[in-house]
Amino acid sequence: MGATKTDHFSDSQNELAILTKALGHPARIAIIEYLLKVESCICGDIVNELPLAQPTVSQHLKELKNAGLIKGNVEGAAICYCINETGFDKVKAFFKLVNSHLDDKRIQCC
Amino acid sequence: MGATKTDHFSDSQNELAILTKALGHPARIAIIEYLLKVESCICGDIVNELPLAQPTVSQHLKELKNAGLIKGNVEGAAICYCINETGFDKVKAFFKLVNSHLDDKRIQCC
DNA sequence: TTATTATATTGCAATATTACGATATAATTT
DNA sequence: AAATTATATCGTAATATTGCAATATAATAA
Repeated sequence: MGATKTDHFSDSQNELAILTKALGHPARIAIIEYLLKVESCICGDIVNELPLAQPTVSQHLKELKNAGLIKGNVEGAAICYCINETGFDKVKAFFKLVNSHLDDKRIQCC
Repeated sequence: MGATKTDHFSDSQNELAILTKALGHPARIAIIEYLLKVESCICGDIVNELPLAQPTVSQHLKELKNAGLIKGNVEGAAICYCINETGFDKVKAFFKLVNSHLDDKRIQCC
């Protein structure tokens, strides 16, 4: 095997896993942090910012876009990227759930 | 290639990526959700809950534990698992940063 | 001591990810 | 139109992940 058994989990579990998986790489964390700082930029700016080749950055941007964490807008020959709040809202909703379970009770088995 | 170039990113970026990567699988999301619900349980309970074989569940638990998202406590022949708040606090800190960047300004390039 | 119970580890096949050179596409400039 | 600029896609090698059967380990019970 090697393929995730997505059909055995709920839609919301699969959707959340797609979002967190997209965040599960330091290059993509760096891209998100950079986009938060500069608000919006073109792919070339990120290539200059990261220690990765242009095709690699392009691939990471594609994954973040597919997951729904960023948006890309054609602007002449370039493409302008920015944060997609919709995706982040979904992840934040999960951590709201985590908080509501942990805030009041101090759960410790060890 | 195929190996992530972790040495080219900051410690905090790598650490956060380890945490989000661990959350990037529906089975591990399901385990976290279950642990939040029952507060603590043994591995066998999760095996009964998920559509995965015991070694597979054990492996997912190991990854969550290595990332710092859960704790395991030996309790006789069994091991009692529960949420590790420290790990979640680190992820929550990142989303606090995201919020602080997005809350006031409505960033949209498209 | 010999089961039994609970979990971890090993080994391996199938699949996915990461990274990048080479190349394609598409808009702009000269 | 030809060159330039900006990004995406293709192809591929190296590596990582997923899943599980078989087996090992470790504590408890009979």
